[in-house]
Amino acid sequence: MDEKTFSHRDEPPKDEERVGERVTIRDVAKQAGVSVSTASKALNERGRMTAETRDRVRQAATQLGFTPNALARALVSQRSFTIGLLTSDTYGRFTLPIAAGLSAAMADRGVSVFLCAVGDAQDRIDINLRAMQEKCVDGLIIAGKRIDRRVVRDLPPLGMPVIHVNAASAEGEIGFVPDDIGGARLAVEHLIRLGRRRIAHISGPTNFEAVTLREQGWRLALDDAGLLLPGPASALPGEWSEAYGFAVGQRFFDRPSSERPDAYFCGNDQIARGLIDALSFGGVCVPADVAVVGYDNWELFAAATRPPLTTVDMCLTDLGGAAGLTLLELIDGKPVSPGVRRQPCRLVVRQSCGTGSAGYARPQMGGKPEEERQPIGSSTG
Amino acid sequence: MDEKTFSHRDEPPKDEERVGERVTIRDVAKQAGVSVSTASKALNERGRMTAETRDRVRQAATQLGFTPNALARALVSQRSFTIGLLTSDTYGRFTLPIAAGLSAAMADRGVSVFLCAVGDAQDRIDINLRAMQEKCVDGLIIAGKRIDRRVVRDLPPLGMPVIHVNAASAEGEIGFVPDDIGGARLAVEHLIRLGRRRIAHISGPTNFEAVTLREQGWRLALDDAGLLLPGPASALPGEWSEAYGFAVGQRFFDRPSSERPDAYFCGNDQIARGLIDALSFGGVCVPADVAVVGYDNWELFAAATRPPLTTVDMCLTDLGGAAGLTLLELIDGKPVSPGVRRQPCRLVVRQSCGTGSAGYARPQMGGKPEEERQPIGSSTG
DNA sequence: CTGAAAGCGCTTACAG
DNA sequence: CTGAAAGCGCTTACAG
Repeated sequence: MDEKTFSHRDEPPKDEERVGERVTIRDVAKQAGVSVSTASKALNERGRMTAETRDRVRQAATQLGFTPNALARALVSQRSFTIGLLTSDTYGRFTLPIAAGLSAAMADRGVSVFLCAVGDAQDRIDINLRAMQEKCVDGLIIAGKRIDRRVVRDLPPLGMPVIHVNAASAEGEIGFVPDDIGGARLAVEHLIRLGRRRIAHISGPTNFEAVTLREQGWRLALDDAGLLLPGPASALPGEWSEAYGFAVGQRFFDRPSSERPDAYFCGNDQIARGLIDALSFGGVCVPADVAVVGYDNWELFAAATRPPLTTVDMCLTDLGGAAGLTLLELIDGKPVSPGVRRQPCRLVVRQSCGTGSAGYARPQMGGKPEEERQPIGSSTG
Repeated sequence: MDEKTFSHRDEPPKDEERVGERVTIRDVAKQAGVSVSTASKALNERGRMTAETRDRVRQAATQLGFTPNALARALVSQRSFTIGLLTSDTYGRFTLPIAAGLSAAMADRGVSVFLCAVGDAQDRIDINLRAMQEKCVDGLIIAGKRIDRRVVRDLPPLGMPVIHVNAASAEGEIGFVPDDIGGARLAVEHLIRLGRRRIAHISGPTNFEAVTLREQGWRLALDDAGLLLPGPASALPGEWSEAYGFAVGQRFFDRPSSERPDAYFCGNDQIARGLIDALSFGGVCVPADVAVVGYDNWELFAAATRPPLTTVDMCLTDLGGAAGLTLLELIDGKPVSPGVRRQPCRLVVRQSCGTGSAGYARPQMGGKPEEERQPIGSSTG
């Protein structure tokens, strides 16, 4: 089990150096011939000392394979370098990108993150909240599935900074959510740039704030371009499903040709897919006849659509990272103003809008770069 | 920020009880009028003492809102009640169910789990492995995307128990993976029970062990029923994509009617979906003419398929929970034999196989063939 | 039954 | 520049 180097191991092991036991700073100090406090300072770049001494300690540490005990350090420094991620999304559509971004940003700074998948059960929430307190996390990220719902209804005073991500936050709290208005604008402006003029919008249920915001973005972009059609009828809120997109696509043919949209901005990728299926089935060519933009950049849908879907990516990974960084500032006592931050989305251009004349293509257009092209959904292996 | 109760707060706060500071066991002891060691024992149900004393301590603890400091406890008990989850799957298809199951099972036992999303970058792996050691986790779960790939190629001696989940493990290690052979049998036996006789198999690339195993299960089930067709041609390995399923579905019509399968067992849900689309598009009715079973129970696909897909669920949540429990045993020093455990899958019956004669129907099964006879696009959801 | 002491592995003033 | 001492918040033998 142990494959420690055999060099420098001539003397019989003293009690502090018992084989299999973890090597502590005492071992390092002894090996380097200094006191424990000096060893500590040397290892932590603190205080002044001879370069020679510092080096000797460092050498001893690597030689012995010293790993500092973060628990002990946390106990004295009152800082555990851990944070908690409490998420209600056990399915993972939103949480995993957020968690991955958070985890990566934190790992670089020596901070580890506890995952608490609580779903919606209040007792799970309580248990995990308590665990986080016992474990002395420095702060907490609370992540949800909807920007208009709180994950924890009555958050008790935790005595630590908290940031809400992709979820609702109350007055005085700090929240990070995707900028839905901006994301929608990205999509619609892209369509306009490509020469589309009759741009319809299909989306999910209106009781989602995201639906309202994306519709606003759509409207604003159209208005800016002087393309806003009269009447509210052109926005079609419905369901988040493929079936709904399909149904709308079928209704496309009920309208006289002159009234048919030449583009659709969809509230999510599933709707876009259903829509494209219906249009294609009806003999309409996407993107030649009708352009389609989705929302979410859910690879699985976006890449499987024929043609591959141009769609808005909410950059949830960045969102997680940004939230984590701000949490760190809070932990460091830096002043951070409350309120919700709407983080920018980005448009991923594939082929469902054609190229038009804008020359908007990116190198990776029509697909993600190789590295990201994983065997998604490849059921295990 | 602090909303401590105001009762029992008459005396001016002593230095150990400064407002805003966390209350420690010393505070509890003082409040209860006992020593710290007695307080500790009372709170931990250890040693013998008057019920009266124990109660007094407990009361003081709740009154003061005492939360034990797990860091301090870990330092002395050499047990942190934390484990690490290192996962290469940043997309989340497999990790999140596993993580959720693990997290839930551990939370019930006071164990918290660190999430380390490392992707495939070796430096991320190293950083996170080191962080887990510094944080003194009691054990590590390493989760992957494929049962035939190691997540960490050369795992250094960590000095802590490790369990591999949904990933390859080496001789002498412990692994938890879904039972692919069993899962396949579940699917095929279901089809047989429903009266299907010519059951084809479509799956992903043959360099996936999962593909090989599922094919084995398919073959075994057929053989048991005396339905094994001669020649290896009836297994069609290809890609994990919808496009591949669609392509196979199209080839269905190239064969003479007498040679056409009356059922397909698909290696994943995406293939199944593509297949169903192609069959429906060609006028074949699913399940009346051809039954289809998928694999993964990826809700998004399984529920969106027309008709909703009967599919194999790998029970990844259970897998995560089971792995965690075994890790706990390892941590407790209990003997656990090495090797890989293949955990059972379960069949989720929806409507893509019809009811047949086996009386296997559930209330929502058995849609009218007419309703199900829909063009390709209707396979939205 | 209860408490004083030592110690988990570190860091941090404070002396020398 | 270096080290002895105290202490972070707890638990665990060991005395009383």
